[in-house]
Amino acid sequence: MPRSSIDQQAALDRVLHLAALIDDDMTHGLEAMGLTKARVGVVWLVHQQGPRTQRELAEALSVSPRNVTGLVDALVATGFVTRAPHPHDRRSTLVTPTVRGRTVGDDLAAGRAQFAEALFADLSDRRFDAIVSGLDALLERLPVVLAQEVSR
Amino acid sequence: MPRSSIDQQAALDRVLHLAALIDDDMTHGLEAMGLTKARVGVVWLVHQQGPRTQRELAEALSVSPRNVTGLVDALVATGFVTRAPHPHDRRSTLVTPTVRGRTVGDDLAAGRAQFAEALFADLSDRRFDAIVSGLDALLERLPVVLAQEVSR
DNA sequence: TATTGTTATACTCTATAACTATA
DNA sequence: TATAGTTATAGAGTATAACAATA
Repeated sequence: MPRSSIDQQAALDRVLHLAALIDDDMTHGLEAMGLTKARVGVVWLVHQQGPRTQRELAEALSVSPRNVTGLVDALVATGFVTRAPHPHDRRSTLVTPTVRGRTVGDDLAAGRAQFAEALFADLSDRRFDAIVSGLDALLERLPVVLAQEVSR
Repeated sequence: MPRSSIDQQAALDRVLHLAALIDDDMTHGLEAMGLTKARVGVVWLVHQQGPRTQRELAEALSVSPRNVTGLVDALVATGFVTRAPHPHDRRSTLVTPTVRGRTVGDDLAAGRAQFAEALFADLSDRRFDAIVSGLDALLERLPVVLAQEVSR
């Protein structure tokens, strides 16, 4: 007997539910650190890739340059990053993590690792592999699915 | 050889990436209908469960009553719902879908079904079952993981 | 006295357009 | 002339606190 449409919708709900739970947890965890999701995107980028211009950050975050100005303003005010002059272009500023920003970046990386560990550690290798290849299958199919949506 | 921490982090990234892609698509789709994610939550609830008081909506959406006032204001202005008097309690208003609201609710339900179909249809039953039971395993474990986070 | 929804106020994220300084 | 970032303005979502009407 083929699986029903209902089963597939329930599976989609599971994906969305899982994502919502993780998202909520992430939001609350960041709040405890005095950060928001939007701001932490900036901190994470300059932590992982080193100092970046606001233009580069806007590009990487798919957000307007004006928005980056606001996010960086807030992060400077709360001590997570600083604006440093660009060595070769006086129009640009290099957003650079402070000690506090670097600490947060390290904590985020560690938290991410711990979270993944806690989430997956108890699963058998067989099941883990099944999940990963399942997710890969979904991610491969998704662009096609979304393109169909657009053309609808 | 046991799987590495890196593998597990990559798996977590896949979950988050999948969720982000679906979320983006949903946001753009709603925008095309003149709705936002926050507002559609209201429309979806009154479509699925029938007219509800704002208090009930605030509760169901985990959002402040004040916020519901704003969302309903916007939905009334754009013609998706109306405020009707509550038959037994003159303090309350029943948020009720208009014809347009009901149409959107039907479309959302249909879109959700189509999306699930497109996403999962090509997968073998065996792989589909593996994904579902994998997701179940993650969802079962997640509250425990999150509780650990809180106590950290 | 308790509850429902609103007004008042404020903060965050987001965008576009116009402007300044620099390239 | 083009680019980097800011000021100006606006809209959406969110919250708390004070208040009115009703229960």
